[in-house]
Amino acid sequence: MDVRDILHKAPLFRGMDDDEISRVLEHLACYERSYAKGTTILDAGEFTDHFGILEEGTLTVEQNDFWGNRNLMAQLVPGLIFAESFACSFPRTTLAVSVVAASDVRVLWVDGRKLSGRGSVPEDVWNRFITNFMTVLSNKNVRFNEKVSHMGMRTTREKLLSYLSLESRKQKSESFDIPYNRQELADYLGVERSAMSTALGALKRDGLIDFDKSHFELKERV
Amino acid sequence: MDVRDILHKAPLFRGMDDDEISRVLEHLACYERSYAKGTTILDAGEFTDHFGILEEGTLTVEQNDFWGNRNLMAQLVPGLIFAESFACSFPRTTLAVSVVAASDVRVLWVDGRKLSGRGSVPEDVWNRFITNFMTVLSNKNVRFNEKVSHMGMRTTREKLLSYLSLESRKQKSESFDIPYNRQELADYLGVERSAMSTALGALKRDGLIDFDKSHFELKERV
DNA sequence: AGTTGTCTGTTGGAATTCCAACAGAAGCGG
DNA sequence: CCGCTTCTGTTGGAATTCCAACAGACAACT
Repeated sequence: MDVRDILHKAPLFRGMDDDEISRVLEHLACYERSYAKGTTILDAGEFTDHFGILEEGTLTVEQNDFWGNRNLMAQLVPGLIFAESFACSFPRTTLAVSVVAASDVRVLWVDGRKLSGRGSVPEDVWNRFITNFMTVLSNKNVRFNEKVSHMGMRTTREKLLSYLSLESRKQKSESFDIPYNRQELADYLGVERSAMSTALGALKRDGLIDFDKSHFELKERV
Repeated sequence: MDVRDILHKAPLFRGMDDDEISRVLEHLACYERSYAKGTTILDAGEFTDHFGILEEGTLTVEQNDFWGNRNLMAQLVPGLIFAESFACSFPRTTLAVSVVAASDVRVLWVDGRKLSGRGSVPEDVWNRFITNFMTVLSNKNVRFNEKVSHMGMRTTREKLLSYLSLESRKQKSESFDIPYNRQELADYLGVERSAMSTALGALKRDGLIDFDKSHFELKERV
């Protein structure tokens, strides 16, 4: 897919045409870089002034502790941005997460310090862009709220129900696909994969849900 | 304390003088309201177009599930803002958290939709304000990262070590006070208070930490 | 068809957490 | 000083989770 199309559909450039996007990108001093699958693009503990826009491929944002446990924070598809919170925080904080290429990827890097002034970008265009940027940050916060909400549940069963019912509400259907495989879902919820598998089986046996692979259905209580 | 002093020191108005702050507030169409201790100021599930600036008192941001488990998201002191992520998200999301007055409080409410244009506010002043706003959003994201990081640890013991070592690093000292009592810390980490108490005792017995009330010390391994 | 790797579900014992209840300490107001 | 409340640590049994290991299903590749 063309870069233009990607950016045009990206939340960061919502409501902006190609010309306006170019004006903004020009001001932000961007450069592109490609990475091979498996590369750690940003590593926890580093500082970064730049944030990235994913143009092609898939990225995962994750925390890995000393013992190899992974905490999956997000999965990114083209058009989404990453590391912007760390690039814009004050006082500057080191990255708490690592960003890993889940496939071959191409990233557009943006200097976060350029966000504080519009340079020669027309004011209405810049306003639009900055508003979008704030929306992106806000949405990310909302998603964190959700994750924390699930993780805060006491048992694996409750965590699953919390996640599945929200996902159902979001997709406006009791029948839906989730974007994770089992291991990823377990990492996202902060539980053991095998224990989660057991809990899923129990939920199915109890008639609360049904599922096959990544497709789930919430069942009416009768 | 005077409102001016509060706002002047608030992260949202960093680097701005009283006159500039007034110009911005005027544009944002704000109004003040007071609430008695214990009041639920915003309730999970509602929509909100406005976000709040805490002028006086203390607020807690929390999630409460059906069974009465509390998930403590944040504690606010004067000058900090809340609900801004929900007011700025798109598509608009219902509040995932409740905001509760931990003491008698006074809140300045701001219309989030006014953030998308500067009106008659001078451009440099507005730039400053918007940049500050983005910084606040970013910092909040970073804090979420931290919380998720702790909650993602497998055992209560690891959650405590994760939290305490970060707190120590932040305060740049192995001897420091934490802003929570036991119940609050347990809610923040998403564990049982009594189990946490036991884990704290074990950590002390093992010589890894020492503590008294809310004062903690991390001990050198010898 | 065979091989390999990935994904998912199952199992059993060890380890941990939850839960409810209780007790001591500290602070506060009368 | 007493009564009351809040905070913290302790305890024990029930419930849950972790962990490691294994087996079946499936897809991709040779």
